[in-house]
Amino acid sequence: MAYPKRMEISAVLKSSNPGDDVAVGGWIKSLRGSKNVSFMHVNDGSAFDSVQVVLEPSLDNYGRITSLLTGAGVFVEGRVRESPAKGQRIEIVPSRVEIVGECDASSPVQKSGTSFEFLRTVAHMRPRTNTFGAVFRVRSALSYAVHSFFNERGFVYAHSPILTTSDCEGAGEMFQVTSMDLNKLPMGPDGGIDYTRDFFGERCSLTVSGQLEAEILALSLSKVYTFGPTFRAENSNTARHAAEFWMIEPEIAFADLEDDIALAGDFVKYLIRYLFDHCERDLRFFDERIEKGLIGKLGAVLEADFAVLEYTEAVRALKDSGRTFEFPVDWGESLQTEHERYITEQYTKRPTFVINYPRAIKPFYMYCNDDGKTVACFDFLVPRVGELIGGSQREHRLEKLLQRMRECGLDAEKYGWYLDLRRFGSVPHGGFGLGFERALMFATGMANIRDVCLCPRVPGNAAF
RNA sequence: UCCUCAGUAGCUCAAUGGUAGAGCAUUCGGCUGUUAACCGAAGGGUUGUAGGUUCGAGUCCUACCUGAGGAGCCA
Repeated sequence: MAYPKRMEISAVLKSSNPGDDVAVGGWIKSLRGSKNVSFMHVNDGSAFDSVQVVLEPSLDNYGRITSLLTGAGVFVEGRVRESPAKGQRIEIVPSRVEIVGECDASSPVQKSGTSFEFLRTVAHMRPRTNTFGAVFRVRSALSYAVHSFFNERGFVYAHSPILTTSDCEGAGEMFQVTSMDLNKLPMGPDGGIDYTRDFFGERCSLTVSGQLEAEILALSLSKVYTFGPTFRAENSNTARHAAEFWMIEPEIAFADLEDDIALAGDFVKYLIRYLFDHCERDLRFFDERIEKGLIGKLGAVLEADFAVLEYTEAVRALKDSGRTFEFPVDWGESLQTEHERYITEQYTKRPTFVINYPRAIKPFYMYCNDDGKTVACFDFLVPRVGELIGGSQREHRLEKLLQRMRECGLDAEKYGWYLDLRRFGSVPHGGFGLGFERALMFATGMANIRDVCLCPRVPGNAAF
């Protein structure tokens, strides 16, 4: 063990008392010197706050230590004492400061004044900053909360495949995966590429959704969820889209739309509650510096009865609003971003489930309602982030599903196993998909998805 | 992919078509406890790239590159 006595700074700040001997390792956040005393703030990422190390000239190597720059890695052994100045409960008076890794002035991370845009160009150094340290701690906590929620409710965690040959899941452009030599592609008799000579013997892509596979397990283990990476090759250039992101997709059997919505609502509240209980300091930072009023916003979601609004009602409300929208509102058309914003920000003024959309604008697998016009689905809309969750009851009736597949121009031959789930012991079931990064944006107030991913993948950029 | 905006010192930003500046950072000096410390000084530039207009371009025009915001697609 390289540094056997090392403690996490979070533990020192929380529970060390004056007189305790401690050892910490971390990176210098700031170093201020005067003639007779200098102050070094050291952060190891275990907590938002740094520990203050008080350097006095009697210390060995005082000159070298005080000439270190922001970003240097140090190991500090010393004694805790009560801090006489405001700003921190305790501080460390070191008996020894080891310079572990020096850092020169060309380091892109400095004390202040760097933009998120610039930090994206140095994504490998970003987590040293207050903001990104907090982002990745909260990301981890939120991820754990997802598993905790489902585990407490008896859900089975399913690992849906990342490589898939399902060629039409209706969720966007796919990244193709091949082991063929792109300079010497085998051609078939019809002039096209001969995928029977590819690794899997057919065309293969990265998954755009684990839902269809989650249905396999839901129709045997009843309550399941997936939580894994998802890939979309859409040329989307927005603050809310990434080519690689993580998605959570629960799937429950013996359930209808109402059960699905109840689950989604409980889930959102659980996640917020978890962050309140475990990430108080980081959330306070986001509230102060990233999105004013964030904690109030999250608290309101925690307390709120979510609105549930029929699509038909939403269209009527938009038409009756007296407002002119850039895109016309009409029954049968998709709700545009401007419409969704009006609904959550003006009409219901809270997070809202919009349910029962026209079947013509929704995928084939959604349950057809008795009215013959709509499907049993919902979009969960929140102010600012937009659509956070999309879900539906699935069509579990074989004949209806086959009819929908014909309407959508899908080849039933390619969905043999999916149809088998309807042939053998089919029961009502449903689920939803939640974009993990979108939830994280909502929870932290970070406005750009690139700033909640360690190494964001967007069109034209996979640099890290 | 479409629309709009932006690109000047390591970073954050100024600069009527007329000698490229400031703050932070860095270096040096000062300061008895700092909290984005403070005070003084110094170093630091092919103004994104390539053309064009002009006596003269950071500034105007064209193309391209990069980034951002919005839209579409969606999570």
